[in-house]
Amino acid sequence: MVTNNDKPTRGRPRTMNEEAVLDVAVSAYQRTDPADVSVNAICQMAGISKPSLYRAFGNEDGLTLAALDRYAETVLADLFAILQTNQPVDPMMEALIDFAVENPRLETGCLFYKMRAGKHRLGPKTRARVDDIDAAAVQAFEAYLEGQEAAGNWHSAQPRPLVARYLMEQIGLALTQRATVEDTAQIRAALSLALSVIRDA
Amino acid sequence: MVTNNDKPTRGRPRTMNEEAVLDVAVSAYQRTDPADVSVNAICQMAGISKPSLYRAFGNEDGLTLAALDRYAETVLADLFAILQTNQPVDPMMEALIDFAVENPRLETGCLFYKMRAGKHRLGPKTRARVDDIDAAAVQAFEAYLEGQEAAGNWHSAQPRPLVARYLMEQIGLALTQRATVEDTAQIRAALSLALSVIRDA
DNA sequence: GTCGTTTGTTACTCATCGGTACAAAAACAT
DNA sequence: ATGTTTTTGTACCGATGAGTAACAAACGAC
Repeated sequence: MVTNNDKPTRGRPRTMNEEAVLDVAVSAYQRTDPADVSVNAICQMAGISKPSLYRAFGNEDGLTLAALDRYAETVLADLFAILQTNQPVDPMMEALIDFAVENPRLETGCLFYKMRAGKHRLGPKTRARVDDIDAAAVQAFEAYLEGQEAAGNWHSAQPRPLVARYLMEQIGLALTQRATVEDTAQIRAALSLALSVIRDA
Repeated sequence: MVTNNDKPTRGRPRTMNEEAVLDVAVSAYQRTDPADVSVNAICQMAGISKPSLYRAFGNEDGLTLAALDRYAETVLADLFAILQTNQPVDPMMEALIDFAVENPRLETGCLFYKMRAGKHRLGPKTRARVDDIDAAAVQAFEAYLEGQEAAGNWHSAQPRPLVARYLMEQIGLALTQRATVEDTAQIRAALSLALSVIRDA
C-alpha cells in the first residue's frame, strides 16, 4: 500500500512528491507529537489535497507507518551504526550520550520514543512496527554487550537482557527530556549518571 | 470555581456528587491517559449530564485540575510521607522502589506523570498545577538529601539538585512502565539498578 | 480529435469534540 | 396554590477529526 513503484506510461503526470510529503510529516510528527498532528494539517503543510495523500498512503495508519520507516532509515540508523562499532564500554557509553544529547536532529525529541509512548493512539500497522523496532533495538544493545563479554572487556553482575533494556530506557528518557528541557547539560549529567552503573559493573 | 460549599436552603436538591464524579474522573484518567478521556465519556460513566459537570467545574481545565488535586491528596501524599521519614539512604531507596513498583494504586501508572508527559495538551490551570507539583516534589527530594548530608549519613559527588531531579525522573520512568509492562520484577530490577548510583555515592 | 487511464481538487459524509441555551423538575417561602 | 430559586437533562452549537464520492485536468494511445 505504501508506495506504488509502477510507473504508468499513461494518465495525468503526478505532481505530488511522496518523499517531500513524508519529510513534512516526519518533521511535524517529531516537532510536537504524532497524536497532535492531523492529516488535514499535513496536507496543508505539504500543499496537497487529502485524496492525494490517501491515494499514496491508504489511511492515517499507512502515513504514520511510512513516516516511522523513513525516520528509522535516517536517525535510528545512526544509533545502530554506533552500536556496531563495538567499542569498549566506556567510550561506547560516551558515544551514546553524545548521540542522545548533542544530535541536532533529536532537538525536539525522538519520533520513535514519542510513538512508543503514545502507542495506543497509533493504528495497528504502525503499532506493530514500533514493537518491531523496539525489539530490534534491544537486540542490538544485547548483541553489543554479548560481544564485549565475549572479548573479555566487560562483565556485568546483572543479566544481559536487563542491561540492554536499561540502556534503551535511559536513552529514551534523555530523548524525551530533549523535547521539553532546554538545558542539555542537565540531560547529559542525568544520563551520564544513569549509565555509570554500566561502566562500573 | 471548583466547588460551591454554600448550602442553599431553597431550590431543587442536588443529586450530583462532586466527589463521586472526581473519583470517576481520576480513575478514568489514570486508567488510560487524560488526553484519551473526553468530558462526554466522564459524564456517561458518572451518570450525570454535561451541564451539571460544567456548572461544578467550569470547563475541562477545571475538571482536570480538580482531578489532579484529588490525586495529589491521595497517592502523591504517600510519596511525600515516605520522604519525610528521613530514613538513611539505603532503606529510603528500598522504600521508594517498593512504593513505585508494588503500590496497587499505581498499577496503571501515575496520573501526575501522565499529565506531565502530555502537558501541552492540558489547560493552563492544570498545566500550572503540574509544574507546581513537580517543583514541590523535587524540593521534597532535595530536602531529604540535605537532611541526610547534614546528618553525615551521606554525601554525593554530584550536585544535590541533580540527584533530586534524577530520583524524580527514575521513579517517573518506573511508574510510566507500570502502565505498559506487565512484569513488575523487571521494573523493579531496572529501578533498583538506576538508584544504585545514589547508594554507592 | 477521441478514448481510456491516471492524478488532481472541491465538496461532501459522519462521528466526536468542548461547551451552552433553554425549559422542565423539585425544593422552600408565602 | 402560587411564585422564587436552584438543579437537572435534552437538544443543540460550531469546530475539527478521518475518510470519500464525484468530477475536472492532463497525459498516451489510436
